[in-house]
Amino acid sequence: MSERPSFYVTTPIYYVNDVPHIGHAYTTLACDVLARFKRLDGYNVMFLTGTDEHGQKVEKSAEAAGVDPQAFCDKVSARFNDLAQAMNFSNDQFIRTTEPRHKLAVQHLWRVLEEKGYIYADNYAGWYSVRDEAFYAESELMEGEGGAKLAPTGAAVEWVEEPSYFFKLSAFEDRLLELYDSQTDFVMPKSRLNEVRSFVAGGLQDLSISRTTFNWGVPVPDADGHIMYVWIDALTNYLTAIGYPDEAGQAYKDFWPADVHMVGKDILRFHAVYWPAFLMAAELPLPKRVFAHGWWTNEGQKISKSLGNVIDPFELIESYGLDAVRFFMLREVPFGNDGDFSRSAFIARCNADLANGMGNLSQRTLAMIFKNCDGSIPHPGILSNEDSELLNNIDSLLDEVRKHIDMQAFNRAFDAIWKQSAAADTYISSQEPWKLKKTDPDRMYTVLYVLAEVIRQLAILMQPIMPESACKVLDQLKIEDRAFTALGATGRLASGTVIDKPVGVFPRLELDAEESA
RNA sequence: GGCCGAGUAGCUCAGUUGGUUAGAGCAGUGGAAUCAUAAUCCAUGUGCCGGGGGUUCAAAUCCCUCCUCGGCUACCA
Repeated sequence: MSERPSFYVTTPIYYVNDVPHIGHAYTTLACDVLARFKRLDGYNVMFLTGTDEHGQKVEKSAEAAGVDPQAFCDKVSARFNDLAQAMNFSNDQFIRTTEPRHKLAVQHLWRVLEEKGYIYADNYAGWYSVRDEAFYAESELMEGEGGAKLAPTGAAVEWVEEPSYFFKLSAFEDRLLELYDSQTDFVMPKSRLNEVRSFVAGGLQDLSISRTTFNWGVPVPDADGHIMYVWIDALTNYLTAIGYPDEAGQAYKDFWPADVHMVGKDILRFHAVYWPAFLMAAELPLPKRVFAHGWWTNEGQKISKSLGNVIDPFELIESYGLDAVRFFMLREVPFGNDGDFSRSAFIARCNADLANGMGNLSQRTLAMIFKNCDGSIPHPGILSNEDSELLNNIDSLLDEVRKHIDMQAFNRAFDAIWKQSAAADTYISSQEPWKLKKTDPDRMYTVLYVLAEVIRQLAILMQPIMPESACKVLDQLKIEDRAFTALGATGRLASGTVIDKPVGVFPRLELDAEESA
């Protein structure tokens, strides 16, 4: 039955000790656009996001809050779910690592790795800072007074040892290098692949994958007191969600290996080194791509809690409207680069591309149709060269957009779409339909038909990035078939369809008085 | 320190394997138009393509060197 090709895209699972911020929204948004695009393009899509809920920090936060860890997780995880709602994300699943199915999957994977001989018991030793709750490498340490060892943060460190299970990461050095060399788009952007490659080429140590110092996590099978440490627990969520360990199940067969793991650059290594090594060890297929995107700055400044300039996505949506926020984040910056979030850039971009561009194009066209064509889509006459050229360009737009989307080059994809919007404005100027009203109404009908058809296709293509706004435009045109199969000449707009009085879809944004002051 | 990458118009960036007068968007300036959310269209850039040197008939594009900025350099998601 499932003849359709599949597409599996994931966000990282977000750590519940954190509050949702623009970074989370950004990562998931990119995945949402991919997922929506692929669905419209005929794919059977699985889009996964969720929360990572284990670990010492969560255990302590819960304790500090006076609640049990599960209750704490329930509460905080819900905030990420709220974000997904607020951002209109179309995730098919929201996974939580505290779910029973996840425990099952991770423990199964552990056993497989153990059976294959890639897990062994030893002692984990290192410089630990109680204050930072973190281990530091010898090379990271600073000299304090009297030669005392200090963490880079200035905190005191002590040498601690504890029993731990290890994963034989070192055994995968060559195979990982082979992977990077043979599949050069395994990690994107390219510069990140270089970083990952040089990291691995520098030599790999085995990985500590269990702890005995806390309880809030998945127990290691048959090893009292050992709790799985973050890597193996968190990364495995990508398998859990599609039914692992049931490798014969439909979801697993349809969706593994994943097409894209979207990650922030901070967690690239775990996805581009540890994760493929785990999978190699378990003899499971590797994901096709790990994409590491960049960070946002706020008005040119690095974002940090201590600076207090964290950007709250809920507030953004409140101030500017959801679709404008979605559009700006993926249109403004080449995906993979860092970008700056400034109010002036936001307003400039949205006014230029949305209000003045796509919005005005749609409004002026539909208003002319509404007023001059008895409120219905006019019948086109014989097409002129200009008509055909515009239509041909719009008919072939999907191919170009798809090419960029498949490379996660969102800004280029939207650039291509908006170029056609601009071409339509140019076309209006050259055709001057308002003059044709008196001189040659038939020709005016043709011009307006061509424009409405262009808008139809632009709106269909806009759906992944601005679902609500695109929907409004398509509603105004009374379009029912909105999949990509309706693009091109086969789905031409039906003449005679009665439309309503058009209403603007993209409002102009104004600088607040207080801000311009 | 080592490795990697980047420095191109006021701003954000494109520039495929070296090849006609180096491009786009935004901003600016001048003009046109008036269907439309005062939106749109047209015209307009003497940019040492970071500096210097080299290879070549030919370099933003290759090599060397210097300067500046950024990233990575293992267990803080």
